[in-house]
Amino acid sequence: MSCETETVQVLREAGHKATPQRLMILSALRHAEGHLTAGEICEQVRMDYPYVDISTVYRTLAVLKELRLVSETDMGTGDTTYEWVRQQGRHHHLICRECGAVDSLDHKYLENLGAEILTESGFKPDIDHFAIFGLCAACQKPGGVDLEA
Amino acid sequence: MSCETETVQVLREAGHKATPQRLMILSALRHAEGHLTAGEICEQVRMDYPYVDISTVYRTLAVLKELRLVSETDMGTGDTTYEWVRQQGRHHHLICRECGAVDSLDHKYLENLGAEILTESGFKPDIDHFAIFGLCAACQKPGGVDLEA
DNA sequence: ACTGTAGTTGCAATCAATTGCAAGAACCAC
DNA sequence: GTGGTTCTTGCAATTGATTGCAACTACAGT
Repeated sequence: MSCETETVQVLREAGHKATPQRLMILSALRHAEGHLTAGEICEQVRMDYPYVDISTVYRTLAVLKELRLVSETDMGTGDTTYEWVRQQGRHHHLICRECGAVDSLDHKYLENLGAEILTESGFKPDIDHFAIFGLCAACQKPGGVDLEA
Repeated sequence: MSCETETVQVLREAGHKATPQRLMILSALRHAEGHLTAGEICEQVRMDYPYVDISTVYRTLAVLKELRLVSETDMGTGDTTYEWVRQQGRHHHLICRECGAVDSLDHKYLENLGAEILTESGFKPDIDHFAIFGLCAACQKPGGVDLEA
């Protein structure tokens, strides 16, 4: 629980409190590779502190999301997953709606888009973590149905 | 119920059936301006046929979404909304995470992105209807719209 | 250290969405 | 039309996520 001091600052500055539950949730997110569901985070935290309630996990995730410290992604599998937002290695996901395969997309493709929207309309988009659905290369081939309009 | 013949074709070709429930759900979506929630659609349909179940609405929406006839959007207000996808006038939404304002974004900004992704990775994205969160012009200004702490 | 206040927690209740299943309806081939 | 297959429906039960509330705790000010 030593690498969280910076995050604790961010929380306090936004008028939130650094509770043990939150630190445990933070730790779970930070040390996880990739995405976690709320349930998985809850399980993880309960190894140390069995009394956390799932609602606390959800509420904490909402706070962290608002502070842009975690991203929330619907992977199209029915669960919503959460991921710690790292400053480098920002990426997005390409999710095949046919076979479910998940690929990564470098942030650079979306950087432009963000700038364009800002110039055009004054709206400043949060382009942290997109989930883009579509058809992967394999599923576009014969056998795959092409419904494109 | 006369303007649905084309849609009925699409359903049949994909191995689905054109049931009265589905046609009513289709009609509700088509004649609605803008977005509807599953609950709203259900209400609408029940005016004509009080026995539809909400699960039927959800399942129909899933089918229509798969066929790319409707788009599903989480507007950030807690409800998922559905909208009929028209061939012209494709648009996306810019949703302010501060004040909740919703603005439209022309499709042209995303056309490029779709092409780029396809070239780069072979993945063919569905860029039908994006919901992009961020800060609107007003909320970027210090002390802009202040709905919340 | 003590105190007051504002934010937070856990519980229970609730809402939204999904799923299994048996009965029923749409569609194709004849 | 009729028959049979396959998809769909409505119900009930379940899961995932959210909310109201009273008790509690972190933290800034003293």
